[in-house]
Amino acid sequence: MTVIFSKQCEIALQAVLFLSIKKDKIIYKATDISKELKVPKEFVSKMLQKLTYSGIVGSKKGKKGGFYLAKRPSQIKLIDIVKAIDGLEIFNKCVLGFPGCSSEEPCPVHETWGKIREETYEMLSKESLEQLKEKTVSKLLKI
Amino acid sequence: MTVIFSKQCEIALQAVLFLSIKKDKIIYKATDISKELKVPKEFVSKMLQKLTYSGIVGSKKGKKGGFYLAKRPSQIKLIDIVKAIDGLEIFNKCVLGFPGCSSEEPCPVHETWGKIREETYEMLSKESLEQLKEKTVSKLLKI
DNA sequence: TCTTAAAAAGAATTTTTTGTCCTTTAAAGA
DNA sequence: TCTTTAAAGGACAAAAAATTCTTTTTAAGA
Repeated sequence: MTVIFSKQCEIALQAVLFLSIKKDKIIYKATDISKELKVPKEFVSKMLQKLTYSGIVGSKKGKKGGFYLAKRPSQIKLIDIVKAIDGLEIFNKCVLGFPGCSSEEPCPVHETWGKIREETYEMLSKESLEQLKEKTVSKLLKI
Repeated sequence: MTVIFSKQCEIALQAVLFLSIKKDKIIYKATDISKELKVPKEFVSKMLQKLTYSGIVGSKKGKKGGFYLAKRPSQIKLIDIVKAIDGLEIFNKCVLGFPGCSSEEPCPVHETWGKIREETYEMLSKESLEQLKEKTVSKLLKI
């Protein structure tokens, strides 16, 4: 089981972080990214394709083709990737799964979860890839 | 998609909350609980069976049989149900899915998520069903 | 004791998610 | 122009999760 994001979303986030620590618009092919992330090439490219529709990454076909960030790292937030892959549904649903959970008819942890949810949203939307860069490098240094 | 718990875990949590607002050791059959929670009887009873192995609920077969809390509401925390159904894995895994994420080799949101994770754990372990009772009643009043 | 009602157990099915493969399209460069 | 390489896209396979069905066991009470 994953923590909160789907496996697909995790891979998408990892792939974008990978691209964010590289120089602007340098192209990486799916094979290279997949090796680094240790997941199947097809899976990575599927995710990067989805992010291409969303305009977050760009792609180039053919020899010397691959993927690159379509925007500046300062213009991309992790929440953009989450939005593109999993959607923002999790930020609107009851953590205990109760239908119709709201401030009028709250579940027992409604308020507490509301705060945690906001912190989570903030974690994903406060800093851009640019600002996360240092922290990312320390994780993905090896390449 | 669910927020953080599996569907099974959500149902288990809801079922236990249902039982917690009733009088001690009063028996409810799966059918009644399933009607209230608006999910199939078989699904509810599967979950309650799992919680029976864990000693959180008790069960009685045959006519007038059903399920009841095996401990006092003051002795049960939501985290116990999560532990029994989904396990505590989510409290030990990288939210971005990076393998080997740790304070030595942190992902870009490692620290922030660490705090959020703790708050989440606390939300589930601080108050007992006894203490949550009021809040639960306001949600599950109708019965 | 017999009938009925309910959980327990496990098998079977369906749905969703994840992962693979194959064909098409596009670009680079010889 | 031809060959090679890579993404795009679709179809499919495998695995996991959710849901349903069937049978067995147990207890209540007539």
